[in-house]
Amino acid sequence: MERGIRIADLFKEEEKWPGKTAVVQGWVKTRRDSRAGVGFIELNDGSNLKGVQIVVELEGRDYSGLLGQITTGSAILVEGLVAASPGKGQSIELRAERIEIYGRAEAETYPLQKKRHSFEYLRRIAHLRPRTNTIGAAARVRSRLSFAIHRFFQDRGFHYIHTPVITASDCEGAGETFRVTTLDPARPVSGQTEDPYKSDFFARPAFLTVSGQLQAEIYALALGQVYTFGPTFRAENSNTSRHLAEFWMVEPEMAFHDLEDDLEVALAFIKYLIEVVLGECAQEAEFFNRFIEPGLIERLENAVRRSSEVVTYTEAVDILSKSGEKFAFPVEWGCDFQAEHERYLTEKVFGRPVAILNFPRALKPFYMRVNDDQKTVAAMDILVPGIGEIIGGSQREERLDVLLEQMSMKGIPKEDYRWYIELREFGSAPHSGFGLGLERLVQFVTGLPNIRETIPFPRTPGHAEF
RNA sequence: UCCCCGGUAGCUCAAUCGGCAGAGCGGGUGGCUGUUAACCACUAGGUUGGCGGUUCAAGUCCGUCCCGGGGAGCCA
Repeated sequence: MERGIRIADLFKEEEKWPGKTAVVQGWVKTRRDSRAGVGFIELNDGSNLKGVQIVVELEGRDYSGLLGQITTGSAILVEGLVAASPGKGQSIELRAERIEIYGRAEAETYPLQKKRHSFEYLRRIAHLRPRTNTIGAAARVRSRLSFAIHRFFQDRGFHYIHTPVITASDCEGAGETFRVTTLDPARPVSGQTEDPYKSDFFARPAFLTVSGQLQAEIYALALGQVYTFGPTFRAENSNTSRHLAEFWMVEPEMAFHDLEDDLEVALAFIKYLIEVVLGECAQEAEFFNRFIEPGLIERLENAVRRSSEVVTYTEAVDILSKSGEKFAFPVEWGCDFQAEHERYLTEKVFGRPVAILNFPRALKPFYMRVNDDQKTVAAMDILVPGIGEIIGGSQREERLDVLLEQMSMKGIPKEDYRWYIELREFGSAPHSGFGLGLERLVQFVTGLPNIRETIPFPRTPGHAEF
């Protein structure tokens, strides 16, 4: 079919265009017209935050019937002459010579008006909300970041590993799991045996993955440096602006890397992604800076310009207990940090991303490497202002005897992790990795207050529509 | 799951002490030679989330359920 030019491409070399003819296709954002003279249509095709202004001269041609049908939300094609615009707000505009309507949107019932809507309202019309400036911009940033994540790792020789979505291990210490089954709870199997899973698809309990890390370790100990990037599922009944039941996680895993190397990669990774947003999504960043979070760009530039703060858990406890700040949960060595502690550190004390290393052994999962002091493990959390933890990682325990001891201490059934243990029996090597939640990253770089605006179709407790 | 706040026109919100349910935007109609959230005039639009209770009288008070938001926990 007839294909026009992307509006983003029109603006890319806008000085070249005046005098030439162009065809654009998109959705009408607003229409302003004066019946006696000229009509203006702002057309957006999703390629660009800013739409192109279409000028419809009514004199000499009869567009009056057509113009009335071009309501907000309509899908149209416009062919016209690109011209320098005499008005403010745009350098070039398109003077319509031909207009075709693909699909109308009834003005009385179209849910999106040319005004600001609340995010809560837009969530209820998730099939239309990507047409708004904010959600559209968030989607473009998310797309850019996803691609940049691949680029970062591929440029450094990492291999992309597709770890399974369905797993059989339930106790990785990473939250509640969704169960996967073909059994119908409404129709129990007759003559139920002692093993209720015998007639289930996998003949054993199965779940949606809460992390690809353990499987990524397998490939790291064969291909060296690998990463997974895919959907992850957590069944916690969490109702906050930072949680989703289905989200995307990036998990690099690197052989022959200790915690220090791990941290170096993680900090370079964050810096790279922020630079991508500032450089490749400048228009979106400016939009978010103006309408969502004033000061966003400065915050991001600050996070790139200054080196990140790195402290140990023990030092962080010291800073917090000497702060004189009244916390709802008092701080002492051995306690896990609460949201209030994390916020205080990254927002008040440092005012930028901060990495915390070497947490108490009792607080962290069995696979983290035990430090020489026997009290802590080689873990790292990277906190950012406004969000809290954005990256969690560690050096993994590569010593067979220590791993077995950790599993016993944490009550992890060894028979379920035979393969994980064997990695330590056959050519074990120091390795480390981390995980980053894509949606929290998008939140961090856009300033969007709720994580539900960072993913096209958010899944939260009680919500799986669309 | 717990704590707090909210649910009023299509959307965003107001309504004093319990006393006639309103505005802006959006829609419709008319006007205006270049608008930028266009502007001006007119106009339509309501079971005040559901159910029950108190009262002469309930958007407002009480009970309960549903829905939404913020925070906490859990987590990335």
